[in-house]
Amino acid sequence: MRIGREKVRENRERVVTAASELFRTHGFEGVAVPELMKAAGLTHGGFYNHFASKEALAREALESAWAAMAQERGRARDLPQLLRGYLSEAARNAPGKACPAAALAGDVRRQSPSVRATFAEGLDSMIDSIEAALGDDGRRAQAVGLVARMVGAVMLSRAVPDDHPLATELLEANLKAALEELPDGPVGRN
Amino acid sequence: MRIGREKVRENRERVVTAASELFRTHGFEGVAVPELMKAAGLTHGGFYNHFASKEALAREALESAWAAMAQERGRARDLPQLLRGYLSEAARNAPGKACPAAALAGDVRRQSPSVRATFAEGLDSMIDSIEAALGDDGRRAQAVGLVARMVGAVMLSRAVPDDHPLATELLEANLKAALEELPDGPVGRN
DNA sequence: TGTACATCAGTGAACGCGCGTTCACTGATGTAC
DNA sequence: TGTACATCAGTGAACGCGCGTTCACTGATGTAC
Repeated sequence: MRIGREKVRENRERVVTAASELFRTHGFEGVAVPELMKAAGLTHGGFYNHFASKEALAREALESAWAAMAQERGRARDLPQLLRGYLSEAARNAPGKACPAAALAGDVRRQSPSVRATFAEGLDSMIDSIEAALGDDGRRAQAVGLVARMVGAVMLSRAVPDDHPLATELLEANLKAALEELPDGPVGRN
Repeated sequence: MRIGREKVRENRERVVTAASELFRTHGFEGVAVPELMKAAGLTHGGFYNHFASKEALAREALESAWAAMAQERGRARDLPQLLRGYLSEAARNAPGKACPAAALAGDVRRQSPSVRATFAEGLDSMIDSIEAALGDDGRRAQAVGLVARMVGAVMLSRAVPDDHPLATELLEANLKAALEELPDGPVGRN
């Protein structure tokens, strides 16, 4: 049956939001279209009324995840707080709600050029905002290094068995090292 | 038809070797059993004469990849040379021949406990050998940090489109930063 | 404002396809004597 | 050493299954008058 315009918009948005979290949790290939639609309270047949393909949704879901991540960066008081959140056990254990880079970097490599481009755009923004938080100039390389460290630490921590000593060690050692390499004084309103 | 004992051993090994490279290139779910067998010059029906399941092969292939990686670490003259190889464009563009951590960290999170344990074992060895190369003691945390940086940089560089500025920037900035944080003087015969 | 009809989001069965795995079969190798 | 037979690695057809996608259908909403 036909449905109101506002309801249509809301349904679409629910699919994108659900996909954003499910893709981060299970990977792009790890979630089927019917599952995605069910998570949004719909049946799978209507999927193609909203999206040209599963890949098109992947792109939108990734954009949505990056937007949510950017908002969260905005909420952080300063860089140390951001780092403590990023490299926390909580974030490690909730990939669906955390950074798309740490959740999907491995998958994105095998996705279409447009998905990879979307990924790169979000990553670039993340680097830019960390660079800005570090100080006025010459900090680009440091921001790039910080991001690699953060993503590597979280991805490896998640790969290892949950109760393996490395799971915690990776987060703690890298949080400490990251905090130590920050410039002195209060850094990074964001 | 029945085949000689030596030939059987050799066939099995060829499957593991092919799998080791193919899994790193396309991910565990990105390579089908028939493809794996074909790469070893066999047909898919005989697969279960050698392995209990695809997952069992995944475990063995991962072990094999880590062993190859450990051998390569042994060949490196010192830590700077190891880092230059690890963070090179060549390694970035040949995941099938490079570090299993950077190739599979994203996939391993969703694999069985035994695959994750195998991953952790290899990662632990990698950290140990880098720690040893750094100096005699108190360097464990630094080794953990270095590995996170290396894996993060390569994974992100691969995720981004091949011609994106970040692809090279991630490798270069992190190589520079890694080299700078090494202790002075010749480091790390390995 | 009220009526008549076209639109189209949502439903669920169905499609072709490739997956991991199983199976009956083949015939050279390994083994018992 | 030679013969008879059991073993078993390899083959390719076939299995059930879940995937992404398509389709005919439904009926409330949107639109034309």
